[in-house]
Amino acid sequence: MRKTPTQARSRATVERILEAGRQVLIDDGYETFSTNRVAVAAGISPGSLYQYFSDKASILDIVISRYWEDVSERTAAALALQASSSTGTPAIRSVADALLAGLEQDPALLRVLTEELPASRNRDRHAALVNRVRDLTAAYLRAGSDAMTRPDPQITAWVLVVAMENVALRWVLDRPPYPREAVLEEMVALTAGYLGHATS
Amino acid sequence: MRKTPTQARSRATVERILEAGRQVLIDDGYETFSTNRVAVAAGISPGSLYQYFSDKASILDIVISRYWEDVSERTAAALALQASSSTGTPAIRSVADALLAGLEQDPALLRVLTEELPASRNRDRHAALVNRVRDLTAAYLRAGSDAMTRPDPQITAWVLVVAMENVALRWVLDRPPYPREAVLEEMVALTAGYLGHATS
DNA sequence: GCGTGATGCGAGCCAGAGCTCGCTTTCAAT
DNA sequence: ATTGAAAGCGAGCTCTGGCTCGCATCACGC
Repeated sequence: MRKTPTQARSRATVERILEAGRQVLIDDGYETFSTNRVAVAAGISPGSLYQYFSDKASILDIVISRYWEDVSERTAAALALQASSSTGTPAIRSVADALLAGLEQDPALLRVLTEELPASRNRDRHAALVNRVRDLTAAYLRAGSDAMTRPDPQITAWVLVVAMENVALRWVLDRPPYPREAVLEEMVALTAGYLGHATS
Repeated sequence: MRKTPTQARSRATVERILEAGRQVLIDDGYETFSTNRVAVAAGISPGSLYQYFSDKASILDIVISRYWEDVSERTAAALALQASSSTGTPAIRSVADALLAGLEQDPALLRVLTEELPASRNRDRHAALVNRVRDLTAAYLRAGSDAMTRPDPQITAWVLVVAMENVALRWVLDRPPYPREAVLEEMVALTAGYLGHATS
C-alpha cells in the first residue's frame, strides 16, 4: 500500500480496484491479469492504480487474502460450533457440510486461485487455514468423548484435514457425477471408519 | 516438434534441451523459466532450440508429460500387481507405499510442477493418472473378495483416490514431522476403516 | 472565493523475453 | 576431396506489460 486514501472518493477507488481485480481474475484468468486491464475494469487510469498499490502483486495479494480469510472463517466457525454442541457422526457431517459450503461460496474465484495461480501464491494463507482447522480437529479428538482407535491425535487430525479438503475441493471443482448428498455421506463414512466409530 | 532430428548429434541436442528444461525448472522455477535460460543451460544457442521445438510451451509439455507418465506407470503397476496377488490390509499398504514412492521419486520436480505451475497445465495428464488409478481401484473393489460396507464402488474409489493422493502429496511436499511409517499406517487405517475392514 | 494538497489522468518509457534470420560449421554420401 | 543438406549460431527484432511522471482536476479549510 503506497498511500493511504483519506477522502471518501479515494477510498471508493481502492475498493473499485480490488473488486475489478477480482473480476479480471475471474473473467480473464491469471495469465492475462494485467494492471492495465484492472484499471480499465475499475474505470480508472493506470496511474491512479499505482497511487495506492505498490505493484501488481499487492493487488493480487489482497484479493487472495480476502478470499481465504472468508473460507477459513466459515469453516473454523462451523468446526468450533459443532465441536462443543454435538458429537459423533452428526458432528462430522455438519463439519464436512460446512467445508463443502465454504468452497461452494465462490467457485469461479476458487477455480482461478487453485488452478491458474501457482500454488505457492496461496501457500501461506492456505497453510494458515489448514493449521487452524487441523488444531481444532486435534483438540476435538483429544477431548473426544468418542472412543478413538488411532494412537496420535495430531497426525490423525492432519490426515483427516488433508484428505477431506481434497475430496471437497475436487468435488466442487471437477463436478464428478455424484450428488452432493452422496459425497457428504462418503466423507462421513471415511472419517467415521477411520476414527473407529460405528457407521450409522 | 518443428523438425525431426536425423543425425546422432541433433538427437543428443534435443535430449540436452529437455534435460536442461528440467534443470532450469527445478533450479530457477517456473516464473523465470525462459527459452534463453534453457539454451544456456543446454549449452546451445536460442536459435538451435527453435529448430526442434515450435515454442516454449512445447518444451515444457514434454518435460511435464515424461514426469507424470513415469509416476502413473509406477503407481498403476503396483496397483495392478497387488490387486491380483493379495487382498485386505497388506494389499492396501503396498499400494499406498507405491503411491508414496512414486511421488518421492523426484521431489524437486514434483514441487515445481505442483506448486509453481498453474494446475491447469498439469490438468489433463493428472486427470489421466487419477482416472486410471480410480478405475483400477473400482475394479478391485467390485471383484473384492473382501466384504465392503459402501454401496457404490465408483464413488468409493473416487473418494479413496482423491483422499489418498493428497495425503501422500502433502506429506512428500510439506514434510510434516510424522515418520513415513506412521503416515503409511494412517493411510491404511483410513482406507481399511472406510471399506469396513477390521483394523489390524 | 482561493489556495493547497489530495486525487486522477494517460501517453509513453523501458526491461525482459519469445522468437527469427542470415550466416557459419559440421556431417556424410559420392 | 567435393558438395549439398543438416545442425548450430547469436545479434537483434518485436511486442507485451509493468510502471512513471508531468500535468489537470477536484475537494476541503480558511
